[in-house]
Amino acid sequence: MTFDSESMPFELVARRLKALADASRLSVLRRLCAGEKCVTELVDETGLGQANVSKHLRILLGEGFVLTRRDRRNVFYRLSNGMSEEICAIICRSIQEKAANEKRVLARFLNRKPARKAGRDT
Amino acid sequence: MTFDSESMPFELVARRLKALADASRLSVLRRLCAGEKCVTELVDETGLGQANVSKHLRILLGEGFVLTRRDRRNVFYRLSNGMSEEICAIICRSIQEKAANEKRVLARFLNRKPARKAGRDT
DNA sequence: TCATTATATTACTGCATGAGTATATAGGAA
DNA sequence: TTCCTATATACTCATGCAGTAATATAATGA
Repeated sequence: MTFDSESMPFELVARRLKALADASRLSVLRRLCAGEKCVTELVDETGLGQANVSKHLRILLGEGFVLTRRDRRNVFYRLSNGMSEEICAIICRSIQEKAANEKRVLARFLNRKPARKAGRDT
Repeated sequence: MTFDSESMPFELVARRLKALADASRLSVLRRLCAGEKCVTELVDETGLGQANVSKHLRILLGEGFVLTRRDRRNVFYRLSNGMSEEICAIICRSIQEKAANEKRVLARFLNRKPARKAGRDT
């Protein structure tokens, strides 16, 4: 961590990204795309442990990805805005592009004529 | 990691986000916004150790955020597309919105008349 | 009050990962 | 070759964090 004064912003951004960069939390967020849900519902739907879900939700809450509302015994969580969906969409698109590209490269490799001398693969 | 068959996509997305979710790597990416740079330049500009920068670059390369080109003794890295900038922009915007919102709340709190009975703050 | 349900927190464990140092590899010049 | 520069990798250490189990807190009803 050898940064100067401007380090703080990067740390802030990184912290927010870290909150998103976890498969369990992405799974939780994905369920919340369908609408608000209480903790128990999320536990059931994701198959994660209750304590686990609770902690993940606290992280998502702390970084502003979700909002809460208590209704009697239940605490309902919902997406606070489209931020997480937006970011995931960008990532997914890039993953698909990469896959498509690799597929093209592979196809070109498989369809080419046998090398006349030796080919430069290894 | 108690996921079913659909876990893989989340893991993929999380891995890509993790690659971005580090202050040092964000710092590197930020420098690359100005154009391609070789490792030594990035070491000088970021103040990070050489091995450190090299490792971070490999991670960014592996997740498709940067591309490389060798020119004689130097290996130049450049952004592969606008993905990282796009995502950082979203995050930064949300951080600014949050800050602005907190500022508004604080201002409203400081400017209000003294409570008549008690107020509901704690 | 006590019991029950829902959620949060704590303590613990194991694994992943970032930083630093040293070393290895690659590319080029003498 | 030998030397030098540029980059990558291996190794070690320490910290962080995800998962789980147990416990604590909160809200409600009997």
